[in-house]
Amino acid sequence: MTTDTQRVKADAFKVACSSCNLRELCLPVGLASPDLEKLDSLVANRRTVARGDTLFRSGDEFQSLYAVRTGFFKTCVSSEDGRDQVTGFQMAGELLGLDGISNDRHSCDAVALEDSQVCVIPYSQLEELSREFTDLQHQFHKIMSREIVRDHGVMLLLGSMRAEERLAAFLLNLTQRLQARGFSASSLILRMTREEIGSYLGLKLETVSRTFSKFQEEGLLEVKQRQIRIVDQAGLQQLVNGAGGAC
Amino acid sequence: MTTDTQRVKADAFKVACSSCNLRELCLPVGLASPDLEKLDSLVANRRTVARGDTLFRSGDEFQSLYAVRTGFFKTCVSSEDGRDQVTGFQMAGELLGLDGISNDRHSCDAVALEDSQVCVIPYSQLEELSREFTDLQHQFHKIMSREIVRDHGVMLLLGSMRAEERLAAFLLNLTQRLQARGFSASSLILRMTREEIGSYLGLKLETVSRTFSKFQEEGLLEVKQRQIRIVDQAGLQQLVNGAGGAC
DNA sequence: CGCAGCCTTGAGCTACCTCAACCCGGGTGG
DNA sequence: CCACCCGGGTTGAGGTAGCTCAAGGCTGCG
Repeated sequence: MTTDTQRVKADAFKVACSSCNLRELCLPVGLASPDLEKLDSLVANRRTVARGDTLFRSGDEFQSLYAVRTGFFKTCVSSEDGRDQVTGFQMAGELLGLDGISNDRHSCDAVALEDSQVCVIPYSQLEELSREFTDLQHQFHKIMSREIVRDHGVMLLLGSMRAEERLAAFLLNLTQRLQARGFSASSLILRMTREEIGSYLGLKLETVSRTFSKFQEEGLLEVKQRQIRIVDQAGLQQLVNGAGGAC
Repeated sequence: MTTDTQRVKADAFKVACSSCNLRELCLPVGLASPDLEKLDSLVANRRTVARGDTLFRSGDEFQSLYAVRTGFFKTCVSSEDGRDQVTGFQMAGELLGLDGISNDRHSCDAVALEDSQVCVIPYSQLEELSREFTDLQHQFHKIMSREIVRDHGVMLLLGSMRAEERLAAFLLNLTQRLQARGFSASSLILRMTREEIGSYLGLKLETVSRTFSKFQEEGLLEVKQRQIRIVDQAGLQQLVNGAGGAC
C-alpha cells in the first residue's frame, strides 16, 4: 500500500486540467477559467496502472472517478457463475467508475490493456464542487447521460445486429473516437484480443477472427494481427446501416 | 397543444412527493423533510398518457424528466434503418428521460403500455435544487448510476445468455420489482407483448413463446396468455445462475 | 531454440430464426 | 345476439448463423 502511495507521488509532476491537452474531451469540456481552476485543485493525484492490472474491481469501495490520461482500459461485469461480459473500452479523456455511485461499491472491473495513467477525481469533492459551479454540474450530468445513451446503443447492437454488422459498428466507433484524439481515421492498432472484442460484441473469438478475414477478402480492411487498416470506410458504414438493399 | 395543457391541469389535484406512496422508490428516497418540501414545489405537474401513446420521442427537445406514478412504459431506440430495440420497461417510481440530458434531445421513445400517469420534473429546476440540497443531488446521481449498472446487466444478458436464461432473468427481475411495490412475488400480468419481450431480450417472438411453453411443461410456470404464475422460483433462479451443474 | 499466448482455419453441430398455418379472445357492426 | 374480424399467441418444419471442438501457425520472449 505504501508503494502505491509512493507511485502516485512519483507521477505527480502534475498537468493541470486547465492546461491538459485532453480538456476538450474530458470532464472540463466547455468550462470557463474560474471553474476550471477549481477543478485543477480537485484533480491533484495521478495513478499509474500497468498493463494487465486492475484500476478497481467489482466489490471495491467506491471513492473516486478516474479520467484516462494515457493508455487504454476495458471494463467488465461478471455474473455469479463464471460468465463475464466486457461492457466497454475506454481511451484518453474518458471517465471510469460511474457505476460505483449507485452503491458506494464498484460493480465492474476496470483493467488496463496497456500501461496507463489516470487522473483520480475524488467523488465527494466533485459533488461538492459541482454544487458551486453549475457548468461543471451540467457537464458531469451530460457525461453520465452519454454513458446511458452509449449503453443503449450497445443493447441495440447486441439485440438486433448480425456478426458482420457488430464488428463493422465496433470498428467505426473505435476509429471515430481515435480520430477525435488526433489519430488516423483509417489505420489503428487494436489494444484488445479477439476474445475481448468477442465478449464485448456477444460473439465467440473464432467468429470475430473469421469476420475479420471475411472483411479482408471483401476488400473492406487490411488485417495483420492487431494492425488494422480501413480500406473502405463507406462499405463498413453501409453494413451497419442495414445490409438491406439501398433501394 | 392547448388540449394538452388542459389535460395537465385536469390531473392536477396533486399529491405531493412528501405524501406520495412511492416516495421510498422514487426520487425522494432518503430525503428528510426540508428537502422533500422543496421537491414538492418542483414536481407540480402531472401528465396522463394513454395506452399506446408516447410520452416523448427520439429527437424531441429535452426539458423534463418523468417519474412514473401509475402505469407502465417501454423505452426503445432505433437505428437509421428500421431496426429497433426495447431498452427497458418502467413501472411506478421509476424515472424516464435520463437519456435526454446528454444532448438536450431525447434519444429514445417512451411509450405507455397501459394508461399511465407521470410526474413532470423540469430538469433545469432539478439541477438548481440539487445544488442546494446535497441529499437530493446525491440521490439523483445514484439513480443515474443505477441506470448504468442496470444497462451493464442487460449487456451481460444479451451478450452471454441463452434464451431460457434470458427469459428466466427477465421474469425474476420483473417480479422482484413488482414485489418491492407490494405486489405478489409469484403471480403477475405482463404488460407487454411477446414481441416486446423478444426485442428487449434479443429474441424473436416465437422463441419467447416457445420458451414460455417449455417453462410450463417443466413445471416452472403457469402461463395463460399474459397471466403468469411462478411455480418454481428457485428453479428459475438456478437457470439464471448458470445451467452448469451445481457441483 | 523452444515455449506460451494469441490468432486462423476447418468440419460438424445446434440454438435460434424464418416461414407458415392455426388458434384464441375481445370488440364491432349488422 | 351472433358473425366476423383482427391483433396477439402458439406450434410445427426446415434453414442457417454462429458455436464447438480441434489442429495448426505466427510472434515475441526467456
